[in-house]
Amino acid sequence: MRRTKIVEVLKSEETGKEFLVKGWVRTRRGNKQVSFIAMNDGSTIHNLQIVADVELFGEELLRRANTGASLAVVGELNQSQGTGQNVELLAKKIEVIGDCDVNEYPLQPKKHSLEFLREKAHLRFRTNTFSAIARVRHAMIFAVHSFFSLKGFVNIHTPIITSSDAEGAGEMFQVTTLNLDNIPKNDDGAIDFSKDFFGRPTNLTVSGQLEGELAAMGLADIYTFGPTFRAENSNTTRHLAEFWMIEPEMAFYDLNDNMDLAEEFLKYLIRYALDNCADDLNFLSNRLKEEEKNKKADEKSMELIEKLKFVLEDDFVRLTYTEAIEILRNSKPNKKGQFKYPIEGYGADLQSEHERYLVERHFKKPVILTDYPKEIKAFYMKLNEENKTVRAMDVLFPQIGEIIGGSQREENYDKLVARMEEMDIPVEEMWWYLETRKFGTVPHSGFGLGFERLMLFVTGMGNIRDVIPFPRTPKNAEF
RNA sequence: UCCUCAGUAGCUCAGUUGGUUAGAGCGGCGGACUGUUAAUCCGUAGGUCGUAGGUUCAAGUCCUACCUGAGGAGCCA
Repeated sequence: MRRTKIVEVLKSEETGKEFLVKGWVRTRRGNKQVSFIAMNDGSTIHNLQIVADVELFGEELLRRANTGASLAVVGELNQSQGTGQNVELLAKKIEVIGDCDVNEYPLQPKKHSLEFLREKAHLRFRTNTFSAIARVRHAMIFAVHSFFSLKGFVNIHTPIITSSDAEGAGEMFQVTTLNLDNIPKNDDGAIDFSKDFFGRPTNLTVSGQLEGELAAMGLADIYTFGPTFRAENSNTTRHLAEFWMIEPEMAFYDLNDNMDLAEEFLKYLIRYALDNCADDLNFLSNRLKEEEKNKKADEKSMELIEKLKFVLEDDFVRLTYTEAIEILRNSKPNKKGQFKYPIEGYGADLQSEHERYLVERHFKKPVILTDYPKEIKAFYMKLNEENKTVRAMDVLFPQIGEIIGGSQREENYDKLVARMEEMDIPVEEMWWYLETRKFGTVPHSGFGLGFERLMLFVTGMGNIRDVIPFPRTPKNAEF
């Protein structure tokens, strides 16, 4: 007999028919006559209720069907007599595939804290919350590829090991095969990297953008979707040392085209989640309500599904950094001295509190900020005519802040070299990047979307460590 | 890295001003109950109070250092 997934069994209307299901026990209830086993196989948030006649199977076997154990059950699909479900499986055969010692198994049929489950990351796929997140994450991965594929973009695998340290996107993890107990040295005492695997210092990538630009200068529209590594000592709910980033890069796009694409992309992903993950989003919405039930009304977040729909309704607000500074300078919290970092004038980078004010209180919708001062942005961003600002854009979302960072790139060879020299970027090492500006250069743009930040928004989770299966953060690389 | 808070039973927590034998709920185990839904009811076992020092007649409680976790900030996606 072929196994049927629980999601299919629950949808089936063929009562009286026999099914074989396999999965893990969530809870068991009952009395001397009958046992009710709530079974889950990861195919859906919902459990299948197995009804087992105690006389038929014996107390000893049913005792083994406890929380955490894996079972194979053959049974007849019935209309449920109980009220919690439409159908249930009246068991004819029960096989315990793997026993589970409840005295050692850490997951109990009760609420666990997210912190506790983080320490049990190897088992947390068996919980409602994490299986829901995993399914939504899969749907979002699929939707990313679907969106770009529909638009004729080519997916590019950019290198994970890089020798360029010029990306300027943060601290890097060094990659080496040198024996750290006996590091080869030159005569002058410096490390002899010619003895290392690649014959030069190498690191894990902090961004695929530079290589993505090379691909776009031939394929026109490309995107990357790969792991990204930052060795920053960041301890926040929004940062990981290893995360997944989506970086489209488009030839012939200016900053406006870039913003249009970013907005369309985000809306497509959110629409996809609403259309395809209703059960899991409902569960996550209820989880969030439960978590926040003791918060004051004005501290509660918007209901999850309502929030997702809300983002789809309006155009994102677009304004320049200079305009944002004006709004902030004249804002109530600034005048009342409520900002920890008061806005005094043009030039400073915006702090989290400022971004949150703009998004959550002033506009109450996603905001795209553009044209930042060149001093606070990367070397590759295109200079505006006035020579003070660059064609950068940051997409700011409520709750999570910067979800996308992007720009139109500097395509003019001389201007780019000048900017690199100003910012102490090693021009010689970047010869390959610069050659794209020498040979048939074109205006082009791109952006980076932090996949886990998208996941935070879509799932309503508060900590980025809960939307990736195995989070890597400072002092934590277990599993 | 900085600031703040926390670490007590398998889990979530309480533990008053330092004072007798450290408590509860859930979970586990035993029992009761013809269909449960976080089942219910009765009973029961379970603790080196994060680690190491220190103060004190006396420390879960006070002090110091360290470890771990969380929240905020910075860096950013």
